[in-house]
Amino acid sequence: MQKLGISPNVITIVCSLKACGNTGNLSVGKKLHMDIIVEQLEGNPFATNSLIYMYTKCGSLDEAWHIFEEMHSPDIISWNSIISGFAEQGENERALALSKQMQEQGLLPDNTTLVGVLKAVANMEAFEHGRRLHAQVFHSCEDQSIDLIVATALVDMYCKCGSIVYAQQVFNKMETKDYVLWTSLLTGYAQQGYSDLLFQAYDSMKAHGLQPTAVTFLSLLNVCSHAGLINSAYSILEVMCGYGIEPDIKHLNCIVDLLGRSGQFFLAFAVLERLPIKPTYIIWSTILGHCRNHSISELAQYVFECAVSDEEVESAFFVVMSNLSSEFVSEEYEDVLHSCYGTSASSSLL
DNA sequence: CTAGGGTTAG
Repeated sequence: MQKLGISPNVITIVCSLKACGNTGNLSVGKKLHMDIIVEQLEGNPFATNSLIYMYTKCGSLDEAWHIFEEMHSPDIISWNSIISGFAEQGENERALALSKQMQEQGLLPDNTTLVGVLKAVANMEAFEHGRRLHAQVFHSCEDQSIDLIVATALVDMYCKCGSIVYAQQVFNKMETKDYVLWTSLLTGYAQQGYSDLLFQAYDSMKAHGLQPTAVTFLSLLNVCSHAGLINSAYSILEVMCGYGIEPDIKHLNCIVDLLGRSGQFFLAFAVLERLPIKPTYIIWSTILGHCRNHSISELAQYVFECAVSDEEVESAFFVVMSNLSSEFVSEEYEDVLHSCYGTSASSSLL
Protein backbone atom coordinates (compact mmCIF):
# COMPACT_ATOMS: atom_id res chain seq x y z
CA MET A 1 0.00 0.00 0.00
CA GLN A 2 2.77 2.37 0.93
CA LYS A 3 4.61 1.56 -2.29
CA LEU A 4 1.53 2.83 -4.11
CA GLY A 5 1.97 6.11 -2.29
CA ILE A 6 -0.94 5.68 0.09
CA SER A 7 -0.16 6.90 3.59
CA PRO A 8 -1.24 4.76 6.52
CA ASN A 9 -3.95 6.07 8.84
CA VAL A 10 -4.85 5.01 12.39
CA ILE A 11 -6.75 1.98 11.18
CA THR A 12 -3.89 0.72 9.03
CA ILE A 13 -1.43 1.17 11.86
CA VAL A 14 -3.63 -0.35 14.56
CA CYS A 15 -4.25 -3.48 12.47
CA SER A 16 -0.57 -3.80 11.61
CA LEU A 17 0.49 -3.38 15.24
CA LYS A 18 -1.85 -6.16 16.21
CA ALA A 19 -0.23 -8.40 13.60
CA CYS A 20 3.22 -7.52 14.95
CA GLY A 21 2.13 -8.32 18.49
CA ASN A 22 0.66 -11.63 17.48
CA THR A 23 3.77 -12.72 15.61
CA GLY A 24 6.32 -11.12 17.94
CA ASN A 25 7.66 -8.95 15.11
CA LEU A 26 9.38 -6.21 17.05
CA SER A 27 11.34 -4.66 14.18
CA VAL A 28 8.26 -3.99 12.06
CA GLY A 29 6.47 -2.87 15.22
CA LYS A 30 9.15 -0.24 15.81
CA LYS A 31 8.81 0.94 12.25
CA LEU A 32 5.08 1.40 12.79
CA HIS A 33 5.88 3.36 15.94
CA MET A 34 7.86 5.74 13.74
CA ASP A 35 4.97 5.92 11.28
CA ILE A 36 2.72 7.01 14.14
CA ILE A 37 5.07 9.90 14.82
CA VAL A 38 5.35 10.79 11.11
CA GLU A 39 1.57 10.75 10.69
CA GLN A 40 1.16 12.82 13.87
CA LEU A 41 -0.99 10.19 15.54
CA GLU A 42 0.92 10.26 18.82
CA GLY A 43 -1.98 11.33 21.02
CA ASN A 44 -4.45 8.94 19.46
CA PRO A 45 -5.65 6.49 22.14
CA PHE A 46 -6.18 3.68 19.62
CA ALA A 47 -2.66 4.02 18.28
CA THR A 48 -1.12 4.38 21.74
CA ASN A 49 -2.98 1.45 23.24
CA SER A 50 -2.01 -0.66 20.25
CA LEU A 51 1.64 0.27 20.80
CA ILE A 52 1.41 -0.92 24.39
CA TYR A 53 -0.13 -4.15 23.15
CA MET A 54 2.56 -4.68 20.52
CA TYR A 55 5.50 -3.92 22.83
CA THR A 56 4.29 -6.17 25.65
CA LYS A 57 3.56 -9.03 23.26
CA CYS A 58 7.08 -8.66 21.83
CA GLY A 59 8.54 -8.72 25.34
CA SER A 60 9.70 -5.09 25.29
CA LEU A 61 8.22 -4.25 28.66
CA ASP A 62 10.39 -1.17 29.24
CA GLU A 63 9.23 0.37 26.00
CA ALA A 64 5.57 -0.46 26.76
CA TRP A 65 5.92 1.01 30.21
CA HIS A 66 7.54 4.16 28.85
CA ILE A 67 4.60 4.77 26.52
CA PHE A 68 2.06 4.03 29.22
CA GLU A 69 3.74 6.38 31.64
CA GLU A 70 3.74 9.25 29.15
CA MET A 71 0.00 9.02 28.62
CA HIS A 72 -1.97 11.96 29.98
CA SER A 73 -5.00 9.94 30.97
CA PRO A 74 -4.76 6.23 30.31
CA ASP A 75 -8.19 4.68 29.81
CA ILE A 76 -9.34 1.25 30.98
CA ILE A 77 -8.00 -0.30 27.80
CA SER A 78 -4.55 1.18 28.39
CA TRP A 79 -4.53 -0.15 31.95
CA ASN A 80 -5.78 -3.58 30.89
CA SER A 81 -3.23 -3.79 28.10
CA ILE A 82 -0.31 -3.05 30.37
CA ILE A 83 -1.62 -5.31 33.18
CA SER A 84 -2.23 -8.27 30.85
CA GLY A 85 1.06 -7.61 29.12
CA PHE A 86 3.05 -7.72 32.34
CA ALA A 87 1.18 -10.80 33.54
CA GLU A 88 1.78 -12.58 30.27
CA GLN A 89 5.51 -11.90 30.44
CA GLY A 90 5.68 -13.20 34.00
CA GLU A 91 6.05 -9.80 35.64
CA ASN A 92 3.42 -10.89 38.11
CA GLU A 93 3.98 -8.58 41.06
CA ARG A 94 4.13 -5.66 38.70
CA ALA A 95 0.80 -6.64 37.13
CA LEU A 96 -0.83 -6.88 40.55
CA ALA A 97 0.61 -3.55 41.67
CA LEU A 98 -0.71 -1.88 38.53
CA SER A 99 -4.18 -3.27 39.08
CA LYS A 100 -4.12 -1.82 42.59
CA GLN A 101 -2.86 1.49 41.27
CA MET A 102 -5.60 1.58 38.66
CA GLN A 103 -8.26 1.18 41.32
CA GLU A 104 -6.66 3.86 43.49
CA GLN A 105 -7.15 6.21 40.57
CA GLY A 106 -10.87 5.51 40.70
CA LEU A 107 -11.14 3.09 37.78
CA LEU A 108 -13.15 -0.07 38.39
CA PRO A 109 -11.64 -3.36 37.25
CA ASP A 110 -13.69 -5.12 34.58
CA ASN A 111 -13.61 -8.69 33.32
CA THR A 112 -10.53 -8.06 31.22
CA THR A 113 -8.65 -6.64 34.21
CA LEU A 114 -9.64 -9.69 36.22
CA VAL A 115 -8.41 -12.11 33.60
CA GLY A 116 -5.02 -10.37 33.56
CA VAL A 117 -4.76 -10.38 37.34
CA LEU A 118 -5.84 -14.03 37.51
CA LYS A 119 -3.08 -14.89 35.08
CA ALA A 120 -0.50 -13.25 37.34
CA VAL A 121 -1.91 -15.08 40.36
CA ALA A 122 -1.85 -18.39 38.46
CA ASN A 123 1.80 -17.81 37.52
CA MET A 124 2.64 -17.17 41.17
CA GLU A 125 0.54 -20.14 42.32
CA ALA A 126 -0.87 -17.75 44.91
CA PHE A 127 -3.87 -19.76 46.01
CA GLU A 128 -5.13 -17.45 48.77
CA HIS A 129 -4.96 -14.44 46.52
CA GLY A 130 -6.88 -16.38 43.89
CA ARG A 131 -9.56 -17.30 46.42
CA ARG A 132 -10.06 -13.65 47.29
CA LEU A 133 -10.39 -12.71 43.63
CA HIS A 134 -12.89 -15.50 43.10
CA ALA A 135 -15.01 -14.23 46.01
CA GLN A 136 -14.80 -10.75 44.55
CA VAL A 137 -15.95 -11.98 41.14
CA PHE A 138 -18.77 -13.91 42.71
CA HIS A 139 -20.14 -10.95 44.66
CA SER A 140 -19.81 -8.57 41.76
CA CYS A 141 -22.19 -10.44 39.47
CA GLU A 142 -25.70 -10.29 40.88
CA ASP A 143 -27.23 -13.18 38.98
CA GLN A 144 -24.20 -15.24 40.04
CA SER A 145 -23.34 -16.08 36.46
CA ILE A 146 -19.64 -15.67 35.89
CA ASP A 147 -18.37 -14.53 32.51
CA LEU A 148 -17.14 -17.52 30.49
CA ILE A 149 -13.65 -16.16 29.95
CA VAL A 150 -13.27 -15.16 33.61
CA ALA A 151 -14.43 -18.66 34.54
CA THR A 152 -11.80 -20.17 32.27
CA ALA A 153 -9.12 -18.03 33.90
CA LEU A 154 -10.39 -19.12 37.34
CA VAL A 155 -10.29 -22.82 36.40
CA ASP A 156 -6.78 -22.38 35.06
CA MET A 157 -5.70 -20.47 38.17
CA TYR A 158 -7.06 -23.11 40.56
CA CYS A 159 -5.44 -25.91 38.57
CA LYS A 160 -2.07 -24.14 38.56
CA CYS A 161 -2.42 -23.62 42.31
CA GLY A 162 -2.99 -27.35 42.67
CA SER A 163 -6.62 -27.09 43.72
CA ILE A 164 -8.53 -29.33 41.33
CA VAL A 165 -11.60 -29.37 43.57
CA TYR A 166 -12.12 -25.62 43.33
CA ALA A 167 -11.45 -25.75 39.61
CA GLN A 168 -14.16 -28.39 39.23
CA GLN A 169 -16.58 -26.25 41.25
CA VAL A 170 -16.14 -23.29 38.97
CA PHE A 171 -16.36 -25.52 35.93
CA ASN A 172 -19.54 -27.31 37.08
CA LYS A 173 -21.38 -24.08 37.83
CA MET A 174 -21.04 -22.81 34.29
CA GLU A 175 -24.19 -23.35 32.28
CA THR A 176 -22.54 -22.95 28.91
CA LYS A 177 -19.20 -24.64 28.51
CA ASP A 178 -17.13 -24.12 25.41
CA TYR A 179 -14.12 -26.09 24.31
CA VAL A 180 -11.62 -23.72 25.91
CA LEU A 181 -13.28 -24.08 29.32
CA TRP A 182 -13.18 -27.84 28.90
CA THR A 183 -9.56 -27.75 27.82
CA SER A 184 -8.53 -25.65 30.81
CA LEU A 185 -9.87 -28.38 33.09
CA LEU A 186 -8.36 -31.17 30.98
CA THR A 187 -4.99 -29.42 31.04
CA GLY A 188 -5.29 -29.03 34.79
CA TYR A 189 -5.82 -32.77 35.17
CA ALA A 190 -2.83 -33.37 32.91
CA GLN A 191 -0.61 -30.95 34.84
CA GLN A 192 -1.49 -32.58 38.14
CA GLY A 193 -1.10 -36.09 36.71
CA TYR A 194 -4.73 -37.19 37.16
CA SER A 195 -4.83 -39.49 34.16
CA ASP A 196 -8.09 -41.27 35.03
CA LEU A 197 -9.94 -38.00 35.55
CA LEU A 198 -8.47 -36.67 32.33
CA PHE A 199 -9.65 -39.58 30.19
CA GLN A 200 -13.09 -39.50 31.84
CA ALA A 201 -13.44 -35.78 31.26
CA TYR A 202 -12.27 -36.17 27.69
CA ASP A 203 -15.05 -38.71 27.02
CA SER A 204 -17.53 -36.48 28.78
CA MET A 205 -16.51 -33.51 26.67
CA LYS A 206 -17.12 -35.49 23.50
CA ALA A 207 -20.47 -36.70 24.89
CA HIS A 208 -21.40 -33.02 25.22
CA GLY A 209 -20.80 -32.59 21.53
CA LEU A 210 -17.53 -30.67 21.76
CA GLN A 211 -14.68 -31.52 19.40
CA PRO A 212 -11.20 -32.07 20.80
CA THR A 213 -8.51 -29.74 19.45
CA ALA A 214 -4.75 -29.98 19.06
CA VAL A 215 -4.42 -28.59 22.60
CA THR A 216 -6.75 -31.26 23.99
CA PHE A 217 -4.58 -33.96 22.48
CA LEU A 218 -1.46 -32.32 23.83
CA SER A 219 -2.88 -32.61 27.35
CA LEU A 220 -3.75 -36.23 26.80
CA LEU A 221 -0.26 -37.01 25.49
CA ASN A 222 1.32 -35.09 28.31
CA VAL A 223 -0.40 -37.20 30.92
CA CYS A 224 0.55 -40.38 29.03
CA SER A 225 4.13 -39.24 29.04
CA HIS A 226 4.18 -38.70 32.80
CA ALA A 227 2.37 -41.94 33.50
CA GLY A 228 4.52 -43.91 31.08
CA LEU A 229 1.49 -45.01 29.02
CA ILE A 230 3.18 -45.72 25.71
CA ASN A 231 0.34 -47.65 24.10
CA SER A 232 -2.26 -45.06 25.08
CA ALA A 233 -0.06 -42.40 23.55
CA TYR A 234 0.15 -44.27 20.26
CA SER A 235 -3.61 -44.71 20.12
CA ILE A 236 -4.13 -41.03 20.91
CA LEU A 237 -1.92 -40.18 17.93
CA GLU A 238 -4.13 -42.36 15.76
CA VAL A 239 -7.32 -40.80 17.08
CA MET A 240 -5.86 -37.36 16.45
CA CYS A 241 -5.14 -38.17 12.85
CA GLY A 242 -8.68 -39.52 12.59
CA TYR A 243 -9.91 -36.04 13.51
CA GLY A 244 -7.74 -34.61 10.78
CA ILE A 245 -5.37 -32.95 13.26
CA GLU A 246 -1.74 -33.38 12.24
CA PRO A 247 0.60 -33.91 15.20
CA ASP A 248 2.96 -30.96 15.42
CA ILE A 249 6.33 -30.65 17.10
CA LYS A 250 4.77 -30.34 20.57
CA HIS A 251 2.89 -33.62 20.24
CA LEU A 252 5.92 -35.42 18.89
CA ASN A 253 8.01 -34.06 21.70
CA CYS A 254 5.64 -35.77 24.13
CA ILE A 255 6.24 -39.05 22.34
CA VAL A 256 10.00 -38.53 22.35
CA ASP A 257 9.80 -37.66 26.03
CA LEU A 258 7.83 -40.81 26.71
CA LEU A 259 10.35 -42.99 24.89
CA GLY A 260 13.33 -41.25 26.48
CA ARG A 261 11.80 -41.63 29.93
CA SER A 262 11.66 -45.39 29.49
CA GLY A 263 15.18 -45.45 28.03
CA GLN A 264 14.06 -46.36 24.51
CA PHE A 265 16.45 -43.98 22.84
CA PHE A 266 16.62 -45.87 19.55
CA LEU A 267 12.86 -45.63 19.14
CA ALA A 268 13.01 -41.96 20.09
CA PHE A 269 15.55 -41.34 17.35
CA ALA A 270 13.41 -43.32 14.91
CA VAL A 271 10.54 -40.94 15.65
CA LEU A 272 12.82 -37.94 15.15
CA GLU A 273 14.02 -39.27 11.80
CA ARG A 274 10.45 -39.43 10.60
CA LEU A 275 9.80 -35.83 11.59
CA PRO A 276 8.84 -33.65 8.65
CA ILE A 277 10.71 -30.79 10.32
CA LYS A 278 14.14 -30.55 11.90
CA PRO A 279 14.10 -31.27 15.64
CA THR A 280 14.53 -28.12 17.69
CA TYR A 281 16.85 -27.64 20.62
CA ILE A 282 13.74 -28.12 22.78
CA ILE A 283 13.46 -31.73 21.66
CA TRP A 284 17.19 -32.21 22.22
CA SER A 285 16.75 -30.81 25.75
CA THR A 286 14.11 -33.41 26.41
CA ILE A 287 16.40 -36.22 25.32
CA LEU A 288 19.32 -34.71 27.16
CA GLY A 289 17.32 -34.69 30.39
CA HIS A 290 16.71 -38.41 29.97
CA CYS A 291 20.38 -39.07 29.19
CA ARG A 292 21.04 -37.78 32.66
CA ASN A 293 18.49 -40.12 34.21
CA HIS A 294 19.90 -43.08 32.34
CA SER A 295 23.56 -42.04 32.75
CA ILE A 296 24.41 -42.20 29.05
CA SER A 297 27.18 -39.71 28.51
CA GLU A 298 28.10 -40.61 24.91
CA LEU A 299 24.57 -39.98 23.75
CA ALA A 300 24.48 -36.75 25.74
CA GLN A 301 27.54 -35.47 23.91
CA TYR A 302 26.04 -36.35 20.54
CA VAL A 303 22.76 -34.66 21.43
CA PHE A 304 24.66 -31.62 22.64
CA GLU A 305 26.29 -31.22 19.23
CA CYS A 306 22.93 -31.54 17.47
CA ALA A 307 21.40 -28.90 19.71
CA VAL A 308 24.10 -26.24 19.43
CA SER A 309 23.72 -26.32 15.67
CA ASP A 310 20.18 -24.94 16.17
CA GLU A 311 20.46 -21.19 15.77
CA GLU A 312 17.48 -20.68 18.05
CA VAL A 313 19.12 -22.51 20.94
CA GLU A 314 18.46 -20.76 24.24
CA SER A 315 20.26 -20.58 27.54
CA ALA A 316 17.87 -23.07 29.17
CA PHE A 317 19.45 -25.79 27.09
CA PHE A 318 22.91 -25.01 28.42
CA VAL A 319 21.61 -25.17 31.96
CA VAL A 320 20.51 -28.76 31.34
CA MET A 321 23.86 -29.58 29.72
CA SER A 322 25.91 -27.91 32.38
CA ASN A 323 24.05 -29.72 35.19
CA LEU A 324 24.70 -32.93 33.39
CA SER A 325 28.33 -32.25 32.59
CA SER A 326 29.12 -31.74 36.26
CA GLU A 327 27.90 -35.28 36.83
CA PHE A 328 29.54 -37.39 34.19
CA VAL A 329 30.63 -35.57 31.08
CA SER A 330 34.40 -35.40 30.65
CA GLU A 331 36.45 -32.33 31.41
CA GLU A 332 37.31 -32.06 27.77
CA TYR A 333 33.64 -31.50 27.15
CA GLU A 334 33.48 -28.71 29.66
CA ASP A 335 35.82 -26.91 27.25
CA VAL A 336 33.28 -27.30 24.47
CA LEU A 337 30.66 -25.80 26.71
CA HIS A 338 32.88 -22.87 27.52
CA SER A 339 33.65 -22.37 23.85
CA CYS A 340 29.99 -21.50 23.45
CA TYR A 341 30.52 -18.19 25.23
CA GLY A 342 29.13 -15.52 23.03
CA THR A 343 26.06 -17.62 22.32
CA SER A 344 23.43 -17.87 24.97
CA ALA A 345 25.66 -20.27 26.90
CA SER A 346 27.51 -17.51 28.64
CA SER A 347 24.56 -16.17 30.57
CA SER A 348 23.68 -19.53 32.03
CA LEU A 349 27.19 -20.66 32.82
CA LEU A 350 28.37 -17.56 34.56
C1' DC B 1 -9.42 0.38 14.26
C1' DT B 2 -7.40 -0.42 20.77
C1' DA B 3 -7.59 -4.67 26.21
C1' DG B 4 -9.32 -10.75 28.42
C1' DG B 5 -9.42 -17.59 28.50
C1' DG B 6 -6.74 -23.40 27.48
C1' DT B 7 -0.62 -25.32 24.69
C1' DT B 8 4.67 -30.43 25.99
C1' DA B 9 9.55 -30.90 28.16
C1' DG B 10 14.03 -29.55 30.61
